[in-house]
Amino acid sequence: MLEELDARIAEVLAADGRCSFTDLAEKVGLSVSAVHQRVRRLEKRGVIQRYTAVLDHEQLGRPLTAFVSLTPIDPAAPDDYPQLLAVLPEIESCYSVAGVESYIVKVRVGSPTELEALLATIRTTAGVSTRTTVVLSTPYEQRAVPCPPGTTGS
Amino acid sequence: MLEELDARIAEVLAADGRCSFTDLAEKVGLSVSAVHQRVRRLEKRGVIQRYTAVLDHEQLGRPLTAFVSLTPIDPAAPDDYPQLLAVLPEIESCYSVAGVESYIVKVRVGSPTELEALLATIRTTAGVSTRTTVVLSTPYEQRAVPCPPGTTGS
DNA sequence: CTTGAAACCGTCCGGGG
DNA sequence: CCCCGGACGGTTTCAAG
Repeated sequence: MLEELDARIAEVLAADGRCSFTDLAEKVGLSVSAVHQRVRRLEKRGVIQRYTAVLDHEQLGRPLTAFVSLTPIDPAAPDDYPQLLAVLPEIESCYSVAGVESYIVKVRVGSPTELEALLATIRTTAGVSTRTTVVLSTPYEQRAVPCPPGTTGS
Repeated sequence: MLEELDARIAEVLAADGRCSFTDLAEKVGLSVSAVHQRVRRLEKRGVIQRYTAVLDHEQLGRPLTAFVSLTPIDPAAPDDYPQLLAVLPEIESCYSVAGVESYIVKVRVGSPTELEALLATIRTTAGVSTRTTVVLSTPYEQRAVPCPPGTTGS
């Protein structure tokens, strides 16, 4: 069970990953040392997994985003698809899902041509059929989800 | 056109959002002040949009992730769906997509019951029908995408 | 891009509730 | 157990060349 205070700390760091301990301390109403300990503990427990910069991929040579749903062709094949696909840098996220398809991966590429090539690579390396949904625009993404009060898990 | 050096900086900060300027400087082979200027410029240009802590949502009271595809019921309705849905904190990302459906939103909730309630809210507030794909596990997510050499956009 | 200097911050103590 | 305050060394930040 996480304390309300830890949830607050996680929330602040989700909103500003580079927030100093000094700022963080006064935002949550603790001393610098106290938040320092708590943040380290949250990192150790894996509640805070890592820190990252959110980038504008359009300006970084990958303006085209798509969701690709994967269906294994051989029903008896081993399901190490995530590992097989992890070598492809264009694949940003990989989800195992319930539904018609088995996996959904999110990809970022530079052009339709690159997408075509990537899909071919995915099909051959993983032995799957694909269904692709192209993203036209991203109104918002990776918003910091406020922690539900009193609902924090174990 | 971004320089190779800026792309490297963005890449390092995507991998470690709290990386100090000192570390960053030696990783990209510049002085501390030089990287400092470049980072500030990247932030100003929006290449670096924000910094965030990646959290374990399972430990934070939202163990259930799902993708919800939205189809407007009234074809003549205004498409301010993203704004309508932005008030719901469970919605983490919102994508306008090409395909059978118009939008895909990614949601995080605490339980199937909460998901059911959220779907009802989405349908009524936005006037859409929904199709939901439940995430069973997340092998990886939000990986730092290496910048393609020499392909960096304008 | 570099230097340099001042303000700020991360980190590690000891001590107290 | 958790919290505070102090102190040191490293870091951020800015102006000027």
